[in-house]
Amino acid sequence: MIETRQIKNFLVLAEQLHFGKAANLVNLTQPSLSRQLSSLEEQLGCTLISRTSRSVELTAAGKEFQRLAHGLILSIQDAVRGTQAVAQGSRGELKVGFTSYAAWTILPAVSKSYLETYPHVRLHLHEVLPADLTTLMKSGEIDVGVTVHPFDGSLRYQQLFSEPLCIALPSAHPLNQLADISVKALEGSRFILSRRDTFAPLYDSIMQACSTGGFSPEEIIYTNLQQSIINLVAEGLGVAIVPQSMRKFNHPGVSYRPIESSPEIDCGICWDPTNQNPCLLNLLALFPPAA
Amino acid sequence: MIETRQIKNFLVLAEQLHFGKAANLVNLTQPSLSRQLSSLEEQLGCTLISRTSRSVELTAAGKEFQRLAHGLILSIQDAVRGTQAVAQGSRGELKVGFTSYAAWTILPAVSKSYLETYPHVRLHLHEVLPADLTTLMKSGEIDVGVTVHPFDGSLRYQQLFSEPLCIALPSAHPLNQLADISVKALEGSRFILSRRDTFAPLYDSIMQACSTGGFSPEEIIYTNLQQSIINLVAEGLGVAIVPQSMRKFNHPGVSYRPIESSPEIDCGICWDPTNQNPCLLNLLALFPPAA
DNA sequence: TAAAAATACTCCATAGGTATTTTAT
DNA sequence: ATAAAATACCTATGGAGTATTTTTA
Repeated sequence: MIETRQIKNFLVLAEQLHFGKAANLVNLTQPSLSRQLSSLEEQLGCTLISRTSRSVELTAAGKEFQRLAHGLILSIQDAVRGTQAVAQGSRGELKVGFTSYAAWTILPAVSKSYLETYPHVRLHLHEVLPADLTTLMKSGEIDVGVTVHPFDGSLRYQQLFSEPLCIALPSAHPLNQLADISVKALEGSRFILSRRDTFAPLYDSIMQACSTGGFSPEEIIYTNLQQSIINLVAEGLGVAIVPQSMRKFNHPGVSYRPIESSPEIDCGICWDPTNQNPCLLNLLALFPPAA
Repeated sequence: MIETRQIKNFLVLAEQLHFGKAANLVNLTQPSLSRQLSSLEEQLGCTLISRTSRSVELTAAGKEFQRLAHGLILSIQDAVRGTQAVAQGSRGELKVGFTSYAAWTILPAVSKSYLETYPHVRLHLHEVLPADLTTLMKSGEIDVGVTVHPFDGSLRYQQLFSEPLCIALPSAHPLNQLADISVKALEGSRFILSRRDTFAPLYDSIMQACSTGGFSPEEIIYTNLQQSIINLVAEGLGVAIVPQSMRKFNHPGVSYRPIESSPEIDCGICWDPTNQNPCLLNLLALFPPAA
């Protein structure tokens, strides 16, 4: 087998065209370098350098091998640097699973801040259902979830953001005449809700807010996208309780009102602590626990 | 320095994901392979394989290095094969200097026959003056001359072809009435000739033919291209003695007549015997001395 | 004759082997 | 308890050094 040491020393020799000088440069003695070249030539089955005691010059094959060997050494150096870059997470791939709530809230900021520090990492962003997150993470299809708390003991979760809920009313709704509205005022109104199985933490918080107000919604329309909820409210089909960040949609047919001591809904990142993907570790280092 | 042995063994290990099995495949023992990998990882400064007594798996850096290392091994094999191909002359470059006389005669056949056997060699064909041939060959700008005898003691020459001269007459010339013409009949005619310094062997042969006929040309028009000589003969400006191969131009205004026991003009290849270009050696082997 | 590569031999560093320990399931 | 990797220690091969010979201009 041809060893890189032989290749490197050949390149110096091909440059110097003098065994003694080349041997000095690579910290060998002339006889050692002489034998090393012979061994290389024997392995290749051809002469690379035609030499007498008075002249040392490359053969045609020697010139070709010099050209190719130079490329080889560069490739090896590139491979070393490439591998180190992946080990440090400055290159590589990070598969991100996010829920739609994350997409409205922290996903843009998290992605932007990560890519500012690690611009050469390829991010794969997959929108997933909260219910699928654990499975996808265990099977290695995603490295990190940007989502509400996954409630899975084998995953870790780091909260990055939380916000209160607020009331979403049609602009034309009679309650809009009042300066202050409590949740209790919504009793008996038709509620627009997403089903518990699409977004349990939000559903539970809404129910909690209602029960604090002393009632539970009776007339309900279910729809599974938050954007649809806002549209249905705008059409006057009912009222809703939504995360405050929904206000950014700024729909002209909808008014938002704060909820006193509202339950909070939170969002963050979750990951499998046994996943050693350096890109994941770097992401986690960017968002360290408050502790 | 990372050695190819380490790279190859890593690839087997990355494939097997089992130190014992991989060690067997590469004729090592498990502890040796274990240490060899540690050494590789130390040189790279990162872990390639995360391992416990129960599981062996590639890290992200390990997968990247596997990908890159695979390419490296292929590149090394390519370099070996490429170098061997150049050494055997099946790839490479052959710089050919040819004179115009060779271009009308043997150059096409020589090139074709060489390229049939060595299709991957890059031929560089340069038209040169016979006078420049020796200099260009000594300076390495051409490897082989396709030409008349160079008369240079440090070069070798292998004749491949020879032909007699013939008389070229304007079709309208009075001598054309006769069935047989001897060179002597041309005495007193105006001769179209190229100067001795452009093509000495031809010039000398023509003079020899005339002196055999018992005269030497008096009225002379000099022009240095054989094609021009034919054109001038066709216009009736004079007669010429040309190599028989000029008949292939088949100019309607020119008749050709044989010359009895004409001197021959020859053509072949010449080369510097110290030039070891494998492509040259292969060419010479295709045209061995008649001996 | 002199400069430089090749050869002969000697030696030692390090790659590799053997025996054993550690580790994780 | 067992399978497999790591470690400790020993061995030996082959790469490297020193001294010398050969070669060629």
